[in-house]
Amino acid sequence: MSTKVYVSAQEVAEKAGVSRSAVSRTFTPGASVSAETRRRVLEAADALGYHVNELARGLMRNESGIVCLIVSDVATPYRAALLRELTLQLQNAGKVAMLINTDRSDGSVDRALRQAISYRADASIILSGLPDKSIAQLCLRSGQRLVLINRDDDQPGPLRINLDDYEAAGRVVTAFVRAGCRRLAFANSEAGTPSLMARERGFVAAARALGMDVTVERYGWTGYEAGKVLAQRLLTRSERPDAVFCATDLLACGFMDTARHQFSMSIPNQLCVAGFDDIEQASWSSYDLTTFAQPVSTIASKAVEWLSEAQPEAVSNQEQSLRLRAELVWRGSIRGG
Amino acid sequence: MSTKVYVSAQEVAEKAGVSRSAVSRTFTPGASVSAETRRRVLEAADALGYHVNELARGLMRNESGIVCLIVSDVATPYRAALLRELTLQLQNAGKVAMLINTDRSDGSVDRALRQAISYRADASIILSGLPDKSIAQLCLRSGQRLVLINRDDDQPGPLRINLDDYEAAGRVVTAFVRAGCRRLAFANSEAGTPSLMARERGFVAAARALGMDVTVERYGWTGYEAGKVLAQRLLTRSERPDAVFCATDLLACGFMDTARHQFSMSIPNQLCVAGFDDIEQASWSSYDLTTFAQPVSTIASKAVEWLSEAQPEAVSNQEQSLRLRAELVWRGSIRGG
DNA sequence: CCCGCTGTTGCAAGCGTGTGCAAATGCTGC
DNA sequence: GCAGCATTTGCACACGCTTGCAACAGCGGG
Repeated sequence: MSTKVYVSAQEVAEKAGVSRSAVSRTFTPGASVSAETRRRVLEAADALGYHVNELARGLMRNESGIVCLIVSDVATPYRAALLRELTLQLQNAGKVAMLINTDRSDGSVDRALRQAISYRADASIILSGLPDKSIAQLCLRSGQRLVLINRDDDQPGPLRINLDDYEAAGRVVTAFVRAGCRRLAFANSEAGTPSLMARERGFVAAARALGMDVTVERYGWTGYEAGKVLAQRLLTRSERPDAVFCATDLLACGFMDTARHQFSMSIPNQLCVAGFDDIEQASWSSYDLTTFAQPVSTIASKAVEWLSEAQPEAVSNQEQSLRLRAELVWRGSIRGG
Repeated sequence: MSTKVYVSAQEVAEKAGVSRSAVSRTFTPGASVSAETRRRVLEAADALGYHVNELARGLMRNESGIVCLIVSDVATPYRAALLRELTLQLQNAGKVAMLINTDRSDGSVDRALRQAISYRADASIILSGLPDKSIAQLCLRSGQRLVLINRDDDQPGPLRINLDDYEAAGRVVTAFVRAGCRRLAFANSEAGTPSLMARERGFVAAARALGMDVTVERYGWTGYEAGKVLAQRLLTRSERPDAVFCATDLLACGFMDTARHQFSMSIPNQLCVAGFDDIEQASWSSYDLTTFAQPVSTIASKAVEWLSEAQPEAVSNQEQSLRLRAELVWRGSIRGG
């Protein structure tokens, strides 16, 4: 049981009776090799179990084919779905995803980026963490492409992909009003993410425009538990809201559960609820939640597409900001769909 | 806006007034450098923004620090949780995770492994796909360590981490019987994964041992939708079961939802339900599902620990199979906890 | 004063690949 | 048969790093 080491291009060349360059060219798309040489090389390579050493290749080309995904809350439904789509599409584009988890807050985003740089990643896609300016700078200065998803940031250079959170929130107000709701509430977390805040502002503004006031409550961190607490708070008020827009589907799930089980309210009869993200659970019959769909697939494809374009210096002339529309998915948590 | 290229050890050496080797040694733990040299190198490196090129380092050392995670169904709650834990612990051990998604079935596991090999990954952790023998062989022959999670395979070499699915299923029978249930059913998918099948066999065997029969139904692929269909089938039978063990929490969620909303059954009064995995949704108050917890954290730490041990040739002498206990988490979906 | 020892340092040889350049080869047209 | 050209091939260098080896400095003991 000898630990068979990796086989190098040199060995393949010897076996095939050609030069090492021929081997290299065989595995380099667009290089000049005769059909015959190619055949012999491929045959020898297969027999020996040869695989191009991407490390060495990356060293030469100064581009590794690696794309870093910098992400927190991987286990969260929305993030997981986005991650799935991104990895799939990156793979399809011949790139490979390096996953960096920033859940532990010990300055790990920083260490993560540094890691990414050490592996000479061609690009980083950030779907988490505060868009720390210095970090992004570091990234760009190293010649990396950078994509920020749902992280507003005013720097030029990176591609920013965002949704129309503000406008979407307005559309929910319309839906609530059409359902005959009068006492609107917005349930948010304290995370303060730009997209969360945009939803809040959009919701409040649209309500005001119709002459309605909205109760805003914020608590904790964007998850199911926070939704429960928010329901606690909002439903024990003197004037119960009859419509709640939750900044996130997870919040909405927690909210609905306590509204039903603890306050025995009926949805959508006594309370209309809307969420955001369209996570899988939103479609489960226990929730049947009307919500906004994140166009994960489009987000991913836009990002990968942008990364694949060879545009070394066409950086700041074109608009690097993408604004996608969040489509409302009608389900049963608002009356009269 | 000049595209600042990466800075090399050479430049750092010049700036610090030392040789390139000194720089290299400064960043190599355990190498012999004087405190003074070290200080000057670090200073210069910091000023220039130097980062060791892991590609080149990996080329020399013949180990890249990369660990491949080969996974399907990333967006699934259990998988996402495991993924989270693995990336976190790998990072902690100074390794970096390369994520390979095998959702698309176009022989992508094969391509994935090949990818892993091309990047000279030190190890691969497989939590998906059929444990294709030739693939695993390929992996091992290239000197990679291999970890299989919940994928039984009888090859020596890889570390196999499994749960006591068979015995756990037996414990659920006891719980059902104690709750006074008499008509047991098992809801499974058609995926036929070893662990799923072990749960089924264990459940049936334990019931038989108590002189009870169990209705087994299998449908589709392990998800929420399949759970709904399984409920359809099992609850329209002439003799409705009064206890169902679902092979997976996701199945259980789908099952409970149609049992309640479509058959207006009350859980746990008319129907006891148990699941497996303890995904986050199991604890949501709409489900409050009694289930088995996957010890994700332990699984991850065992895997990472094993990978970090320097055991080049102590391969087949010790038992490479780990069997962890799935702990039953009592919630409200079984009477009389 | 010299010997041997310990701790640092620099040199240079690799690691496995891509690629520019020049040589070689094959082919066409006269 | 030979010039002219297009295509293929091999040589050799570069990429950024690690590490064995030898040189060297410092230092205490005899």
